[in-house]
Amino acid sequence: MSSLARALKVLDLFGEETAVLGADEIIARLKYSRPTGYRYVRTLVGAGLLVRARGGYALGPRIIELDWIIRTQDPVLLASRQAVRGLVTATGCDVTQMGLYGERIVTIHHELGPRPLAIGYDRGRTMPLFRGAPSKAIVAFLPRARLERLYRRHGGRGFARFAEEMQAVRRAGYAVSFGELDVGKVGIGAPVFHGARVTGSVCLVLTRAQYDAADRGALVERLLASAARISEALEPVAPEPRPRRRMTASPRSTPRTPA
Amino acid sequence: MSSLARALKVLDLFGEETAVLGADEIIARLKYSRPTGYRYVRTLVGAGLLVRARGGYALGPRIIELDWIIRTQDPVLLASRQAVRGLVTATGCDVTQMGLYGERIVTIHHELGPRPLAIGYDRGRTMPLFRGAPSKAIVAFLPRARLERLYRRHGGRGFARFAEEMQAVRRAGYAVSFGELDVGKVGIGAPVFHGARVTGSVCLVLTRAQYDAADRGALVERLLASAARISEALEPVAPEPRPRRRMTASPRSTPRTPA
DNA sequence: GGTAAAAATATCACATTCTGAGATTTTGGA
DNA sequence: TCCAAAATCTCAGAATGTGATATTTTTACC
Repeated sequence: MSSLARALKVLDLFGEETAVLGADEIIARLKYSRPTGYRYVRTLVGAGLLVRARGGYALGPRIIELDWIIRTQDPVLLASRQAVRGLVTATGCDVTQMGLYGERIVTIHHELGPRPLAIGYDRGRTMPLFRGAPSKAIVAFLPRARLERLYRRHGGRGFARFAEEMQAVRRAGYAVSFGELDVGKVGIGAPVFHGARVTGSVCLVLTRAQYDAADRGALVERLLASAARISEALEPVAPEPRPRRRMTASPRSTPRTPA
Repeated sequence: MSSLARALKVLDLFGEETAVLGADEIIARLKYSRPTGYRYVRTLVGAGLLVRARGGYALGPRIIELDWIIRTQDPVLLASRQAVRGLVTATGCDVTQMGLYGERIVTIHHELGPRPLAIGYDRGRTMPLFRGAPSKAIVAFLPRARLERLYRRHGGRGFARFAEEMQAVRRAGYAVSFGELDVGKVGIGAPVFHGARVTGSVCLVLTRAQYDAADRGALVERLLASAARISEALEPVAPEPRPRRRMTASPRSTPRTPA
């Protein structure tokens, strides 16, 4: 394992319950020598990925900045703002958006409805890959081979059965789940495409009672329309003919405030 | 420069206008050899800090997750939610919160008022250190020595004059700025303390017209009360007595997986 | 303001691990 | 199916990372 990978493991020590870690604890957990541990930490602090905090080190401001960069440029978020707001108004439900990143499905936005549900769908939440409408609405539309690979790596047994369920979702064009993520809640998820491939999903979240009382057909229709609208807004992709010759990058480097 | 630092420079290439970078461009900009560039990128992708995207690489999902970790545990955000909401209701202004991280001041939250101002105060925005009420409300309360060091490193000339201004802010207990960040806007910032040290600020943002029409005394009073309330909620810090003896690390030497 | 403990860095010999030019394989779009 | 671009492999040389201990800097408390 490269020293870079070892150093980046430090970031993995931070978690839902672990905002601050002492240097000694980092060193102990990763079994690094004292100078090495401090060297890694120092470099990460230098890059802003960590900060010194009371009692040790915490995740740093660069992460907040980088998330801002992603957020402000994410084509899905940019293309979907209006559609999502409209969806909330039309349905009265909470709307969530998930993105597929490599082999992870992460919540990228949660637009609160008029009666927000007390559910932790914040941006940054990682979703189970094969459970819940948001994820199913994504993975169902992956190419067969890729789905199988993904499932075997993360899901485990019984792929045939799961593949059937996903085929049903694909035929329907959307996924519904009852209490798979939160008891008493219903999720309806629709895929978002970028060009020909799924890149995420848009989902309605509502209580079981709301679901039973609602005009479900209209709900689904609305959702699918919004998802389609988002996908269309994303369409303008790579219309540029591939350049024959590689362009030489301009030589000046990114200016940055000196440390 | 360590290889770790070199690899992390890749992250600095992404910016406000640069969501996706081709491998060749990364290599060209950083002047790395092809295998080295790809090695770095591969490792960063492995850590989730980058993802493969159409046309190259983009910032990865791990960043979104890490920001979530910061967001959900940030003691300031946790302690201030109520106070900030109250402040918005009471004043009708937008409220922003900034945090001091090492030598950076970063926006950590923007609570929209009833008539949201069209201003980019999103979480993740880095603020100039010595301009605008939010930053002044922070740096004015730094220990003298630290302020001077910070100023000379990032601010430049005329420290004496600046120090005087900051002293005035310190005496007043809050900072006001007129159009220093956005023309036509007024900012009023109050410091937030964690224990004895400044860790951030809470700020009201309003238009010049609103400011002129407002009961400014009441506005400031409200703001200071909220800032104090947040600081108090943060108080419970390190009540644990320091252990007398350092714990001995387990003596077995570092086992390491052979390559 | 001064003091002691803890946190963080410096030192330096050694060898692990990183580097880079070119060839090679894999990917993905028509 | 094919082709071009993207990404990885190989391997010798050497730069760079490593770790035990000593030293400096910071922090917190009086």
